[in-house]
Amino acid sequence: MSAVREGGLPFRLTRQRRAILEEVRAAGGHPRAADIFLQVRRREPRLAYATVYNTLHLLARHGLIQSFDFGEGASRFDPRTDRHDHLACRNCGRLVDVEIDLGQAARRLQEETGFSVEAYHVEVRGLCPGCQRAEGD
Amino acid sequence: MSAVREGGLPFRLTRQRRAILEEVRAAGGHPRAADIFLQVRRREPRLAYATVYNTLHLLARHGLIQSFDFGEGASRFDPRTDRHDHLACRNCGRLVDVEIDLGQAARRLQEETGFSVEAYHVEVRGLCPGCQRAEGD
DNA sequence: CTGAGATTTAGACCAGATATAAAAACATCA
DNA sequence: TGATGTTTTTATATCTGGTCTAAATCTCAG
Ligand SMILES: [Mn+2]
Ligand SMILES: [Mn+2]
Ligand SMILES: [Zn+2]
Ligand SMILES: [Zn+2]
Repeated sequence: MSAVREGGLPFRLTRQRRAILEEVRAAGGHPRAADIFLQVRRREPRLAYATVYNTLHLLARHGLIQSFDFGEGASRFDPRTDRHDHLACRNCGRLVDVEIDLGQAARRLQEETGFSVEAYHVEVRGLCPGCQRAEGD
Repeated sequence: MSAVREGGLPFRLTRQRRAILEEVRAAGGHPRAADIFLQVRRREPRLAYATVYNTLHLLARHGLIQSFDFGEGASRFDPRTDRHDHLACRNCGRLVDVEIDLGQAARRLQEETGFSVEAYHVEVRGLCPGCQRAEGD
């Protein structure tokens, strides 16, 4: 019988992994893998890029963080682990956490389509207050 | 004063562009740029890949088609031009058009956050009927 | 200690997407 | 109709996020 790991996780929370997880939490937003890499690298100069990718996906797969794709090329990682939605500024890219309850609609879809609905994510786009002011065209 | 182009478009609807647009419509789903390229190439053997990319984005920018990113790497193009949402099978990737009205929630968000909300898109994930049957693990 | 398995490193590799420059197609008008 | 400027296409190089691999390193139960 193997010893219980920290937090009962099915993988080792090594120095590198812990640093990556803490950086996602400390970043205070929705950082990209490259952001994490550059930041953690200052404490762990030998850290490899692949380790960041692998770890971020590992952490996401096990629910310690979430990963979102807003079609910008790079994924955005999120320290929040609960279901929630996002409001994105089309000008500056700022991401704000929001909450939209679609329980009703989800059940309706399930009946209408035969799909078993497991999750949903709403992406709302617009202009943040700052960018509204700056815009005139 | 320049002559009015077909449909009053601000660009020429050339043989290649027309073929690409028609293929998006004929594909009957949510094709990728590569799908369009391979298909149109059978009628236009000299068609370049870049022309497909440029044209798809051109058509999307001018509202003749839509473009969606489901985080699969390649974008999905859509002959529908009206706002709508998508139900995606996490197993086979099948995409079904659905409609979810978020007008109420959008107005609420606008007030709460100060953002001017311009658009939204709901991505619902689950298992399609076929894949439900095939799954047992 | 020691060896098997887990993890990290370093760098090659892949695909979608984008940029560029030259060639070709097209529109306009003398 | 032929000259000329503009738009579009082609062909190819380049960029970038992401993935893969193999060797080195680490960890821990025995
Ligand atoms: Mn978030
Ligand atoms: Mn659609
Ligand atoms: Zn903004
Ligand atoms: Zn399916």
